[in-house]
Amino acid sequence: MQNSFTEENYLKIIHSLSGRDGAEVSTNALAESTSTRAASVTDMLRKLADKGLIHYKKYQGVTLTETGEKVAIKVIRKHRLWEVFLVEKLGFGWDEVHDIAEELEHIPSEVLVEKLDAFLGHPRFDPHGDPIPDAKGNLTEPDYRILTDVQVGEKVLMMGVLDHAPSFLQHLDRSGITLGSVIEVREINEYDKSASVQINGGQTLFISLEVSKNLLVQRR
Amino acid sequence: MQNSFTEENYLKIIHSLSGRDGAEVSTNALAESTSTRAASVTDMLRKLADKGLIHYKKYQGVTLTETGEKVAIKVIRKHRLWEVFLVEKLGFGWDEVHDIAEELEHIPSEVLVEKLDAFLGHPRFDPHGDPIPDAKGNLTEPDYRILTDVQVGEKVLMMGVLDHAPSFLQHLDRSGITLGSVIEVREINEYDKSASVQINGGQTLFISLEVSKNLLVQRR
DNA sequence: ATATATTTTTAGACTAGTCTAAATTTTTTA
DNA sequence: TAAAAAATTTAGACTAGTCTAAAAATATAT
Ligand SMILES: [Mn+2]
Ligand SMILES: [Mn+2]
Ligand SMILES: [Mn+2]
Ligand SMILES: [Mn+2]
Repeated sequence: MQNSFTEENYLKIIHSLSGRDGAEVSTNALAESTSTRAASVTDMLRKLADKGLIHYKKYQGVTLTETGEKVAIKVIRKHRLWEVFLVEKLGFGWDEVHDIAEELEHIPSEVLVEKLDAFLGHPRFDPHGDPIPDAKGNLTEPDYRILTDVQVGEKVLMMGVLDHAPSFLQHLDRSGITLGSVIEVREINEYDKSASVQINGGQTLFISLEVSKNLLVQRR
Repeated sequence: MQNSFTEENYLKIIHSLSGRDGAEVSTNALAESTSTRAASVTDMLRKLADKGLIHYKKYQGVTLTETGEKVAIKVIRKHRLWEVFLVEKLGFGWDEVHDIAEELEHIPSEVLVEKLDAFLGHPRFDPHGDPIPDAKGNLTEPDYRILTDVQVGEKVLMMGVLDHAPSFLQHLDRSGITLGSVIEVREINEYDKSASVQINGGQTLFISLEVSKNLLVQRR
């Protein structure tokens, strides 16, 4: 039996809200993320449970079954590969690709995914720094730090973002921060935790806590 | 208002069944092409008429309105561009791309289509020799001849196919006939209209009337 | 021109996915 | 630990797209 667009979206969202510890996801959280009402979520949860894709006990929240996890990871693989295609081959900005990939991720055909993967040169990360699951369904999340955890004086590499909103990505573009940028934390203001950082040894700029909280970095 | 996958498929099929003279299309013909029942077609026709996409009078068949035609041509443009992508960039065979393109053609985003078109180098024809409508919606069908109309002794260029079925395309592959092949008609058998043809000045082979009827050719 | 056959539409029903309003369960708070 | 608040589920309804069976319209053949 094939899964519908809607079912795939639910599975992907459950995967993401569940986090790496596979925590229970609440009905309301899903309603929020799917932009539907809680009642609709409950209906869908019953359906996904019947199909063996989630563990669901009324009032207790849900987690993915092994099968559900597999499906979710396949969709994530497709989403991220298409994003790479859109940015690397078609010249889209990293702030423009999410919604399109949200549709492309549901195109069936295993062959298509594997040919696309090969065409792109088997990329390991998508344009936002998120890891791309391999063909077998292995997804290893690198454990990056958040910029707020970096000490004054440290130099780190910008590796990814937590917020994928176009407005945030465009803000980074305007600040000259991209994947791979070297960020040196020069000063942290006690009052509002805003930081003064130097990018690639060049320009120094101030970034708010809001921005710091959404930047994933790594020791160089 | 956005059109659904289903609506887009109907419009595309009406366009194709309507032919270049824009003839009326019957309910039964649509039921056949959409693999649904006539009753379902009637329901959809009422909906498309309400949206101003088709001219529909009960029992009289349908034709596309100007708006409907525009939508249909956009879908066809996307379908054919994606087919070029699948064959030229991903290495699919021309017999493998139809079903995938049938899904990809419904991905929205004007920008995507135009960037894809540019990436592919603004191709004029798809892998089956069908013309690709331009960005403005102009679709000019070249007037090819069918191989059955070619006289003995004539040399023609293979330009396209009428049947897009994988089995037919694979048959052509096995016969060594591809777009651009030079076909010289050597002999036509009176009894069954099968033909003896020479491909690219090399091998001579026999092709049935069934095959000849589905080959589009052009004077060299 | 009338009877028969074919095509098309209508009537009523079903599934997927969604909604609102009401009922129920769980959690929090006093 | 009982009352209040919050979260979740149930009940009943709606739309898109489909179906079968029956009715109506059109076309074909005596
Ligand atoms: Mn999606
Ligand atoms: Mn991404
Ligand atoms: Mn389609
Ligand atoms: Mn084609």
